[in-house]
Amino acid sequence: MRVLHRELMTKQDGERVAIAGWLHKKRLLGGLTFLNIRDRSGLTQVVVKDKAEVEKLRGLQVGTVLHVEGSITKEPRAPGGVELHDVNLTIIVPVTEEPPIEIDKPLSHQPEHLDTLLDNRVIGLRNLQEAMIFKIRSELLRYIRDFLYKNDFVEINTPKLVAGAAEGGAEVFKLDYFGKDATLAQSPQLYKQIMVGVFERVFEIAPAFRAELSATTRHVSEVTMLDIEMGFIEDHNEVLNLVQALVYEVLNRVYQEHADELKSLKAPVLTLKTEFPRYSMAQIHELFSRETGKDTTKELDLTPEEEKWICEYARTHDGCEAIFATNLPAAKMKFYHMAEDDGQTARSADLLFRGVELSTVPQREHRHDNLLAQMKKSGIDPNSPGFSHFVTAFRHGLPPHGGCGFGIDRLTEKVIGLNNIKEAILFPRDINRLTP
RNA sequence: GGGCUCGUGGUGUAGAGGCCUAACAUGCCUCCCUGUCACGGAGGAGAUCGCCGGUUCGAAUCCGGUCGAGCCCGCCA
Repeated sequence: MRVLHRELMTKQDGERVAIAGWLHKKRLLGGLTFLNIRDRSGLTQVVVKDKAEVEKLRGLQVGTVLHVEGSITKEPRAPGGVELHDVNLTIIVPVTEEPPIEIDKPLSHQPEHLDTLLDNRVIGLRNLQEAMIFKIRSELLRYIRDFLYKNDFVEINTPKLVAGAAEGGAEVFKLDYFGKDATLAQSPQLYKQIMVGVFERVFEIAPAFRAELSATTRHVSEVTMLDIEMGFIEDHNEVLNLVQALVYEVLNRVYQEHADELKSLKAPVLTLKTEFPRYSMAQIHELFSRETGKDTTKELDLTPEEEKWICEYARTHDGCEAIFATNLPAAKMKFYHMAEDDGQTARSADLLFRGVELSTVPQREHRHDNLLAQMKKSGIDPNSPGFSHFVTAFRHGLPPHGGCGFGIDRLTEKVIGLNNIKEAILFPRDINRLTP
């Protein structure tokens, strides 16, 4: 019976156990050899004194898959306080090829080394620090699901092969679909709104595909999005409050339950309040101009510099590094968003965290005739294959609703304090990278 | 798509016209080492300096092109 690393402390001193895992590190000190064996729960230190056993590993590299039988030895000098002695090694998969990248010490995350990091991803992810990033990402997803289930949301899966673009704006990937034109979904937007007519509250965690020719630290062509949509809202505020509660809970949990890991990854200290400061877009432009002396008020949207600045401003002035930028200009709004009654701004807010936009949180236009008018204005044919089913749902009754789309990659990146979205993605896809 | 910067053993760097037959660290191989945990010590293998062309008596080094990468901007989430 295979015992996991994490279970070793519960065993009796001297008990014979068997572990299995990968050779992670080998230190030969002459008459004494230390092995680190990696399994899914951590590294186990194995002490080998028998020369014949050490010989079994001659020529074998890190990554060799091993079965190790040995005696539990409580030992304060061992990492974790326990190690295996008097061992019998069995090689399950011998590895003779030298690893392309070293995995027993932290890998460089310097921007100029990103290519090496990603080219050698297959092996580099075995580095404990790298794996930790993705363990935390997994936990973030778990906390998100916990929160949403608790709040009566249903998880859905919508098609990623679609007939038309879901949103204006972002470029889509076009492909041949049995002789017809199709695109890869850039958002589950239309489907999740349709599903409000079924479950009221729905969410999806899935890839979205963007064909933007963007080369920045914030963009990739395949992103993992958390999409949320909720019906029967009293007002836009209700959506903002839900997103706020979600973010607050998820961030607090990860900082509580993974304090040690976040510390070892050098994540910044979390500065958060239950109520996120809300600044209108106009206020941010004004504050930014006044405090920095730079004039960006003619910009409709926030510049990346302003996004960074306002988050830092809110962190020091309001004690909260997540903020809502509210009253987005109507000129920038999508056809399915709801305009404020004055027509100048949209009922929409950007959630900013640590200098980047994590999410846009709008109320939707649920009134059929208004929606058609806005589609027309955006040059969208409501009878086209990509949109006719969407409009059908409205004809048959959709309540006032709102929601958001959330970049999980950016969230992971920012929680850990990484510098590039690609560091938070196992196998990122960008304008130049399709492998590994 | 625009601008700026960078390409040297597997990995990370040094070298900035001749001292380069390319140095250092790490990894790998051989040997020594009984408490390592970035183990230590001795020795060894491994790079036609991204690629093509040019300048020069001489190019890793200067110039042009090309390919690749990074960052910023735009676009976007």
